[in-house]
Amino acid sequence: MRQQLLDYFKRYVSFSEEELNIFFKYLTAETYSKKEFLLNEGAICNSQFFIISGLIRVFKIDEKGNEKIIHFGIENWWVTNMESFILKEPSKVYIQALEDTTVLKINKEDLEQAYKTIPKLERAFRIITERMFIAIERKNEHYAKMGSKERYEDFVAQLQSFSQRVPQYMIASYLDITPEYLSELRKSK
Amino acid sequence: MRQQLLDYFKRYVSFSEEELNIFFKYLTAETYSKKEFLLNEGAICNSQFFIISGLIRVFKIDEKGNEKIIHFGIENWWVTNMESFILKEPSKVYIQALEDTTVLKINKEDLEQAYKTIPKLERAFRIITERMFIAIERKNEHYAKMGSKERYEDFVAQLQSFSQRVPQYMIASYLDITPEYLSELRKSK
DNA sequence: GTTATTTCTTAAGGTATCTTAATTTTTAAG
DNA sequence: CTTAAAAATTAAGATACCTTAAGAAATAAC
Repeated sequence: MRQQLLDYFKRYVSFSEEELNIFFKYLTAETYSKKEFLLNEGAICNSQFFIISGLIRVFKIDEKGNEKIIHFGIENWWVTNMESFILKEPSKVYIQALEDTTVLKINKEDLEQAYKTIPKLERAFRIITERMFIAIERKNEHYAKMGSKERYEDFVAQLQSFSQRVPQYMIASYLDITPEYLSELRKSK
Repeated sequence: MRQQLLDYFKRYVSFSEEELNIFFKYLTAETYSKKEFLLNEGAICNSQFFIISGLIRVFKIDEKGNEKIIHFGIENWWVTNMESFILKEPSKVYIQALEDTTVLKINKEDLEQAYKTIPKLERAFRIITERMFIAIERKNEHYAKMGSKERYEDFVAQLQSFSQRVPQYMIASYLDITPEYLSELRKSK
């Protein structure tokens, strides 16, 4: 677990053993079982989660009472609700485990403290946030694509292995179409 | 101009006069006249731009040849194509001035260098990137809203002054509806 | 292994939004 | 001031996607 995080950070910055040790003290390992919530709507998101294993989704419930999946998270992704985390506003979204999931959790105050103790961490999270930004922009690009059929095909092509870990109706929600219509699309292929 | 950037950074970090001076040496002021391009599709985006005054749009051209506006940028916003800038890939988008626009520009190598010389800058850009992330997520939320009518009303409500600086058909593009249909929506109100 | 729960499919009818194309209005140019 | 170019509107017909509702298939629970 420690090794996994270390490997992850190595992509972006080189921490000393010492620095890693300090950082690790701020982290808590947590396990969520399938369907359990990491964050509820209305709560203030006080943590960032690094997914060690498992699968989560970030979703909201719209005015009509339908679930709308905003994104998925898998191993080696940081997940949070940035808006709530940074601005300390009540979250409009839920974060939920879709499989039994293990995360490393750091809360806001500890992260702020860690930034001071380990300046290099600023760099790491600057880069991580940039990558998150790119990921979200790429999703939006998909989104702008004509026709939900194309959108679905792209999704499966790019996230093949992963598309088998989540039910179709969640993919539909993520792609912003109804499960019924997604079923139609799949048939017509 | 210098003062403007200083005021902007003050929101997030406190730079010394000295640090500001150094950072300023890396920046170039540039002026683009209306319709001029800051970045073309296919080019690698090698800079980040801080908008001093004016108005820009980031857009792409889809398979059908239609413009699709991804976002607008105004005074005191950083603009770049993150995907191209970070990953050094050819840009899929255009960045264009919609009014005569003045920017402060920093290129990638200089920014990397500046991070080394002024560590606090890492912190500043970590925070800036977080804010950009939040902005993009908020847009997506809009997006998830039922009905384009609601979407349009929200847009006007939130960006009132600004919505008068851009033509309707660009707002339509931003909201992902046709100008004809937007016209319909406006009438029915 | 039988029952319950969750997920996926099918089909009919409805609606939001698009397409095309022509017309008007507004803004820019000479 | 006049003409050209850009932007906004209108309207009719087309279609992508939704809604509802019911039944089939798959997965989980007992």
